[in-house]
Amino acid sequence: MAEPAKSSPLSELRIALPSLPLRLQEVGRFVAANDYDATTRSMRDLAAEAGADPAAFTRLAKAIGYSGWDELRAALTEARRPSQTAPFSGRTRGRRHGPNADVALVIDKLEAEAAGLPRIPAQPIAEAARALHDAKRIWIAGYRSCRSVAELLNYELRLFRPEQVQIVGTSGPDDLDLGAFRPGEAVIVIGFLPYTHVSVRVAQAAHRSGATLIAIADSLAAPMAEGADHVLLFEAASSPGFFPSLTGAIAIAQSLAAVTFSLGGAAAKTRLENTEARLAAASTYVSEKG
Amino acid sequence: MAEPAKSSPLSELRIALPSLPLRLQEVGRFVAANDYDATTRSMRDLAAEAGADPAAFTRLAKAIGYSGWDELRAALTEARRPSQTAPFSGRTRGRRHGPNADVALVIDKLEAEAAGLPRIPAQPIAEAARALHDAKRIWIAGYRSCRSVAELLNYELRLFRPEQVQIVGTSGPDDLDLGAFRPGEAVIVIGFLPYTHVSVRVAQAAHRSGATLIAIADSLAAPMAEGADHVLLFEAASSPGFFPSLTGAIAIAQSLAAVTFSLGGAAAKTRLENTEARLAAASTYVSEKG
DNA sequence: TCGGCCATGAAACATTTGTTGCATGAATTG
DNA sequence: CAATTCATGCAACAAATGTTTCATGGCCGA
Repeated sequence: MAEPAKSSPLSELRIALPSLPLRLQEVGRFVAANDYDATTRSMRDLAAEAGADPAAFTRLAKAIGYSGWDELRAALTEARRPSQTAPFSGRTRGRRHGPNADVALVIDKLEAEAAGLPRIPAQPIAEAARALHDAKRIWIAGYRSCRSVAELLNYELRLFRPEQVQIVGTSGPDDLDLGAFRPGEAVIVIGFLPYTHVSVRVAQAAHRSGATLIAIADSLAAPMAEGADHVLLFEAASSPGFFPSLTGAIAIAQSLAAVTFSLGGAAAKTRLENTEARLAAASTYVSEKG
Repeated sequence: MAEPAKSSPLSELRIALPSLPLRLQEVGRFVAANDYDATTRSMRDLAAEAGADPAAFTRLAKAIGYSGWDELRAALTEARRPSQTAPFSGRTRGRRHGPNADVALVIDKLEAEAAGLPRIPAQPIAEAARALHDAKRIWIAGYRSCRSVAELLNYELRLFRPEQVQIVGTSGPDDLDLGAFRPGEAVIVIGFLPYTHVSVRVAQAAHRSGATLIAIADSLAAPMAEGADHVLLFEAASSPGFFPSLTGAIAIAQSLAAVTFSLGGAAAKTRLENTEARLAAASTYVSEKG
């Protein structure tokens, strides 16, 4: 087996975990989940809380290559030390080559996208949410990379409005749905440059049908924004790299869902709880265990 | 003696400092300057580094109102504990009414998510990208809300590696794919609390098969992170609202794709251009015009 | 200068720490 | 089915921990 990145003791732990005895896995998971306590409290203390034998901690440390718990703890402590001001200030290194160039690219990208988020206008989102709240039915359209945004929106909205939300084109050819738009319904179209033909057609159909059109786009001049009742803008090109950024669109989608849920009040809450209960009953999720 | 603002043990220390004996002031300043070491290392250890007597630490603690060094240390430890629940201001704002409440919710959410992005560790992303670059084949798995992240990643990677990238379970039952993982391939699993059973099963299958496992998750303790060669962390709960935030996961996915593309060099560039040319020829996109 | 006070360091204290040897019982192998 | 390995909890161990006591030495007021 190749030697993977040995960046932190926690990653060593994680890697070795599956091949460990049952009990050691248990305490290993506990350590991973409570690494702050692991650095500050005593082994016996942790053992009591984890419901395990103190010796298990020593054995765990040895099993992943340390001389004992003390050494593991020391490693965890160093990994957590705050003075690190960012373990590697990739930015100051400039555009050098080697592995640092990649790291610098990532840092630049993340910072640029973070800077873009607060620039998103909030008011239109709140207004669009109200429109969604009032809509009898909600259609969502997004193609190519925007499909992921569309599906996230679809997923979150369906958690509390299961029967009224639907992605365009999932139950037949797109054109079938385009004819189904009605006044009183809402159609969300997501897109940015270059714009796909389909998304523009959806937007036009929505506008003609008299449905409320909500466009999530990178520009007011985007073709799907024409005639839209609400336009939610984000910056797709704001970050370095080779693909336009979808982070802003995702943030908008999530805010939109959150506010719409909030407007739904107790009824939405009840429906969300029902959905979650159903998922839990189908044992979709791994049961929580500390 | 009047009881001063007991906001944090460090401020108590600072306030009491001037009225302390000379030596205790010295020790007190040392503790204030090295509070991280104070919580993690032993009293004698600190004394040696500070060039002071171990007893001075006990006396300092008692001088500022604690029963002993142990209690002071416990207070420092708690003060330093990473915020277990997101420190978002929105919660305290309660349910304000009027249209402004919704706008405030959106603003809070966007700001919180923006704050979370720079906290994403960049190094692991760069390392994971290299693993993707070396992989003969790339599988991607994400369920429920994480499906959108999986599909975005799938889409972007396929722009320049069309034949080697594939979402788990799209061409038949999941189990068929689980048996197809091979060493030299990479499997990306995306998930956060609550974790779906399927995603965990995919991760385990990947690990067992000897393929490189890359987990995009909200915690090192996430079940799909066990045995993973690379874990890319984001904060799912960092923002107010009712659903966990996917913004971080999307940002990671995009950075991952960007760096992988960058590693691909000229070959990747050529393939991307081919793909774009093909899409343009099929007139997928609306032609640019002023 | 003397006498009391207190800060200070060194050493002894009881406790708690991480560790290890051992016995038990389950799982695996021949 | 027997032999063996191995995981696991318990208990005893030595080392290290935080605390306390005590002797020392400097400081200030009488």
